[in-house]
Formats: sequence, structure tokens, C-alpha cells
Amino acid sequence: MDEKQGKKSPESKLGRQDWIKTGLIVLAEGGVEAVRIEPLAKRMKMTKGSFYWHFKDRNDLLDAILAEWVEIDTNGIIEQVNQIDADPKTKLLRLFELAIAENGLVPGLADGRIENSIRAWAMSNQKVAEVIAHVDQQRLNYTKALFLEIGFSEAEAMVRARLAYYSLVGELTIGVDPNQANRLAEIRMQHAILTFNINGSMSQST
Amino acid sequence: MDEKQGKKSPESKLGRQDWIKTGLIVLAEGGVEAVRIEPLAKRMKMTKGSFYWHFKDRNDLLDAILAEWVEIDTNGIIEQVNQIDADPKTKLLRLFELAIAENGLVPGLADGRIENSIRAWAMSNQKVAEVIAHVDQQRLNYTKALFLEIGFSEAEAMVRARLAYYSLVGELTIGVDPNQANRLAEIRMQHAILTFNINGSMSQST
DNA sequence: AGGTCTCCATACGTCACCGTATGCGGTTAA
DNA sequence: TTAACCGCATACGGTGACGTATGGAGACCT
Repeated sequence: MDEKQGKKSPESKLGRQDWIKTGLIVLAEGGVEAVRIEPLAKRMKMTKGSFYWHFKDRNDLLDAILAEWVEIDTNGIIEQVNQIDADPKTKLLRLFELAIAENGLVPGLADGRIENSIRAWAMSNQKVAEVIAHVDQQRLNYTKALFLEIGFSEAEAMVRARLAYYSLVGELTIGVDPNQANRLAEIRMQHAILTFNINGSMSQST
Repeated sequence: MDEKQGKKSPESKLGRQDWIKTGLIVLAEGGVEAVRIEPLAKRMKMTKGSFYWHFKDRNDLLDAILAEWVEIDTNGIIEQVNQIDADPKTKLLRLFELAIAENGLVPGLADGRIENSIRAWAMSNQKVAEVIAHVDQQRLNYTKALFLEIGFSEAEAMVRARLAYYSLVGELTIGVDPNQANRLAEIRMQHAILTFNINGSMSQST
């Protein structure tokens, strides 16, 4: 929509990117409300002058932060899993593992703090809520597809996908075990439960 | 610790309670940051004068809000389930149902908005985080106990309890299906999956 | 009727942050 | 060298919310 400063080098977004990155860190640490221009500038040893050079206003930064997260952390994992050439059960396990690994974005911020903050943010912002809803839909659909490939029926796949994805989000929300080994073990056991017992478990609940 | 205004009627907490109740609503709608004294006063058609009569400061209100939630929404469901005289499988299902029913507190606010906001709040407040952690522990322990009663092994019960509780929290976090009937159906199917297949599912994952 | 206590209103000073205006050094081009 | 522009610093006015101080209306006692 607006391209005013694409004059010289295509990396004129360098400064902008710095603000976004720091913004993501602060977002993870203290929620959206902590992402304020002047404190941010202080942290970066900059001044507002710089900020308002790169951004129109605070919302401009927040939009950029959200876009960055969506861009990097939404299709990334799915693409990674898709590139694996293995049976769907293995792919599903890999999906779980990647979900709690949370690579990408800011290094050293490997837990789900960013996603949590964004979900919290969504509670007071309709636009963010819509973005999150879309992301959730994508992830759920992919998980369900894997369960279908494994051989579950439409209904079974849906329930199991939800159980799996919800529990992942729940784990992130609750504040996870900092021990990554424990988390991996947990994930594998859940995977075992959810992929076992093909056909039959629904029969007793109709 | 401090009882200064217990002079006349024991319902001197009436005004205080009003602030807390409205605070909970606002908390659910817009997160902790939306719980501000002056906007709150405006909404209640009061002034700050009233607020600072009942509360020491903003933190005093926030503490009261958190305490109220813990008091009402933490032991309530467990107690209700405990009072049921039925087999553990049924009690577990009832537990799931009550968890998404979210009775108590503010009527008309039946979804998990309050809990979500408090979890979001916990991200930037260590004290709140500790309270939440304790609540989660209680709920998880109770869920695990039911799985044990059903007959699962220690390890199986733990994994299944986590799967169940995490998925519940995940459902609340993600923003649930507004159709309560759908949610109940979903819960029942999850219950079927998680209580089926006693012994055996773990054997393939060791 | 006067006094006191409760509950709330009004007015004030302060602070953190927003967004704007403007100044200023360094780099690049003529 | 000078001119132009980029990237940032500094200074300013404005706003919303915090917490305090003080006044005041009504109930309740005596």
C-alpha cells in the first residue's frame, strides 16, 4: 500500500527489523502492553526519533510484529514436516516434536512465550484474534490430515487432532516443564495413545 | 492482617464486592491492562473517591480479583465432582463437563475468558503465575487420581490426565466453539478415547 | 440540634507515554 | 565545497491514568 522509503538499498528494513525483533522479545517477556515505544527505545539505546522514522506509530510496529510471527512461525513447521518422507505416524510425531521445539524467530526464546503473549493480546484485539483463529485452523487441518492418513475415520481424525493440538496449546499455555527431555518423553507418550487403537474407541460412546 | 473497617455491618464488603465483580468482567473483556480505576469508575458511574475508599490502590483490587477467582473457580468443580456417587469414569466425564460449563463467578460470562485473561496476566506477573501454577497442579492431581481409580497405571494415569487437562486448557485458550452442544459432544468423544484401551497403549512406545 | 461516622465527589499534582517538530552530524553526489 | 538526504537526537505539547487531599451529604446516635 505504501512504499515511500524503498529508495536506495533493499535492506532499508534493517533498522525496522531491529525494532521488530526487540519488540518480539519484549512481547514474550511482558505481553503487548510492555511493547511501548519509549521503553523499547531505551532498551535499544535509541530514541523515539529513530522509531518514528521507521514506523508510522505504535500500531504500525504491533502489526509488523504480528505479521512477522505469522510469517515465520505458522507455515514453517508444516513445511518442515511435509518435507519428511516417512509414514504419517512418524510425521505426526515429528510434528509434535517441532511444535514444542519452536525454532525460528528469536533464538534463546525457545518456549511458547511469544505465542502465549499473542494469544493474550488477541483477547483485547479483534484483528489479532482473527489472525490467531486462522493459524489454529491451519494447524488443526494439517494434524487432522495426518490422522486421516494413518487410517482413522473422519470423525476419529477430527477428535484426535483436536485432542492433540489442544493439548499442545494447553501445555504452552500452562507453562511448560523447562526440561526439554521430559517434554519430549511426554509428547511421545501422547503420540502413542493417540495413534493406538485404530477403530473401536468411538463405538462405546455413540 | 488488616481489619480496619469491620465496624458495623459484616456486609461492609458490599461496595468492595461490586468493584471486584465489575473488575472481573472488564478483566474478561480486555485483559488486566483494561482493569483501570478511572475507566472502571466511569463504567460503574462512580468516581475514584469511592474506589480509594474501598481499596488501597490498584494492586489491592487486582489481588482481590485474583483471590476471588481462586476462591470460587478452583475448588468448586472438584468439590462438585467429589459429591457425585458414581464410578470414576462417570466422574471423569462429569469433571470434563463442569470444566467447560464454568459456572460460578459472573453469570453470562460462561466461557473461559476470565481464566484466559488471568493466564495472560500471569505472563507478566510472577505472583499470579505462582497462583496459576498451584491451581493447575490441583486440577491435574485430581484428574490423575480419577484415571488411577479407573485402573490405569501410575504412568498411564499421568499422561492421560495431562492430555485431558491440557486439551481443556487448550480449548479455552484457542477460543472455543460457541455452540455448547458441540463442545459437550467433543468432550464426550475425548473422554471415550482417553478411557478406552486400558493397559497396552504404552507398550509400543518404550 | 449537634456530633460523628460512612461513603462518595471534586480538585489537584505527578508521571509515563504518545506523537510531532525541529535540529544536527555523517555520508554521498555534483 | 557545497548541497541534499538519511538516520537519529532533542525538545515540546497533549493525554490518560495514578494516588492524595479535602469537602460534603446523609445516616445514626445522644
